[in-house]
Amino acid sequence: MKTEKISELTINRLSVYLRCLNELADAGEQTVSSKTLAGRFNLNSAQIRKDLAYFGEFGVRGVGYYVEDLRVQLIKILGLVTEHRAVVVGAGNMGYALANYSGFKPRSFLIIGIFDSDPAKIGRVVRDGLRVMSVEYLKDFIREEGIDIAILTVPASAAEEVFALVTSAGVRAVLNFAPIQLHAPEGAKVRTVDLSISLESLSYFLANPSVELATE
Amino acid sequence: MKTEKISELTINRLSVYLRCLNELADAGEQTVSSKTLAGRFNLNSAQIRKDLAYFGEFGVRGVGYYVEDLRVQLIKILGLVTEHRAVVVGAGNMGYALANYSGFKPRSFLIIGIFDSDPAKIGRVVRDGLRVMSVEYLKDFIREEGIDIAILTVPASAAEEVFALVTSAGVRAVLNFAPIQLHAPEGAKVRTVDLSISLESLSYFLANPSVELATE
DNA sequence: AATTGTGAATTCCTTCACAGCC
DNA sequence: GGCTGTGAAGGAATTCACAATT
Repeated sequence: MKTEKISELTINRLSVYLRCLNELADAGEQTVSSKTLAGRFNLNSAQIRKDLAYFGEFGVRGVGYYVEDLRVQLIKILGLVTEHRAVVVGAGNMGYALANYSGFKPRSFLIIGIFDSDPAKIGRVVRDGLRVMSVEYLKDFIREEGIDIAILTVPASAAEEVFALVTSAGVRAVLNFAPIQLHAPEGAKVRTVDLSISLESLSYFLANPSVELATE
Repeated sequence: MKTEKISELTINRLSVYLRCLNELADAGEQTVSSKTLAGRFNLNSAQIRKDLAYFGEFGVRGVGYYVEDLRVQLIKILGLVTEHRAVVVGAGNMGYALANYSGFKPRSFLIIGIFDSDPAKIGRVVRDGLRVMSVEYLKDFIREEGIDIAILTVPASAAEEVFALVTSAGVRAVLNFAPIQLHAPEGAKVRTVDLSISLESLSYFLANPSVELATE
């Protein structure tokens, strides 16, 4: 494993590969070539080989990659062997939805707390064993429960403050849904999901149909 | 306005600039320089000037950009003058949340229908004037109501089929939350929001703290 | 024969640096 | 003097193309 700087784009693609490998494993496939894999997405096969080569030599020349092998490797690389414990901050519609989102790997990501500052929301049951707590207890909760990921679904106006709170409590990874650029301190990582930007880029596309946007 | 190919990255940044200009306008600022603007994000001022220069010469040398002017220009460029009419397909938690999401510009994006295939969900009131309809009526609804954006919150297994349905009905812009790569036909545009990828990239970061990921 | 791993070439994106203008 | 607009330079990501390997 090289100690090179690895692009976030590469990491995102590893997730995509892993998902695909899971499907291939379910389908009983033993091996897969970078070419076959590339065919599933709009990718060049060299891209896939390069991405994987950052982390080791996982393939076999003339054969391809052993599905199960590579799957296990990617799980390791992405840090999905260890369980991550997450909280949702902001118990609005989006917070509820994420607390109940079934798409997260339950082995890897557990949402074990949801917080809000609105007294009217505190105590509400989001699902079995999960009810809204006051942000007052957020800091202690993070420490006591070993939370390592915070998902922010608070309004933009509150995001910076909540972000400072969770990072000061030791959280180093934040998934931010507030439409604001958070300034991550050294050692912390923010991923922002900005739905307005997504919709507005679609709007641009609709308004400028002649212009070809790069496909994703 | 040049007929050059414009990167999606540029378009995304235009959204960011617009948001910032709205704030500046609210704060009563008359002008802003690319340098000031750049300071708000982690951007180079030349980047901002280049992004804007694709669409015209909006600045004044020695002065900067007139906030209100540029704001209006960006609204035009992003196609936000015309109202977009959207449907949500998939009335799960995420669908509900998006149908009620307050972060979308209400002048530009209207969610006027929500659909599901589950009979148990059909008829449920999502909010005032919006109740879940059967996907059976989706195609007709899109045509009759002039829907131009579809937001998919269906399971991955159903996404391709629903996608084919909405595009065949004339929708050319899709915001996809299903964890699957949709194959967009010529003339249609998909933006996928993949929450698992986001979380897994955070997991990678947590598992490899030494490795520096490019900041976003 | 097939497919990987990887230098070289290419394309795309960002930043520099400065002429031109207010 | 300050700031834009932009050609040129630099850097990053992708793709090509092929030697190495099974």
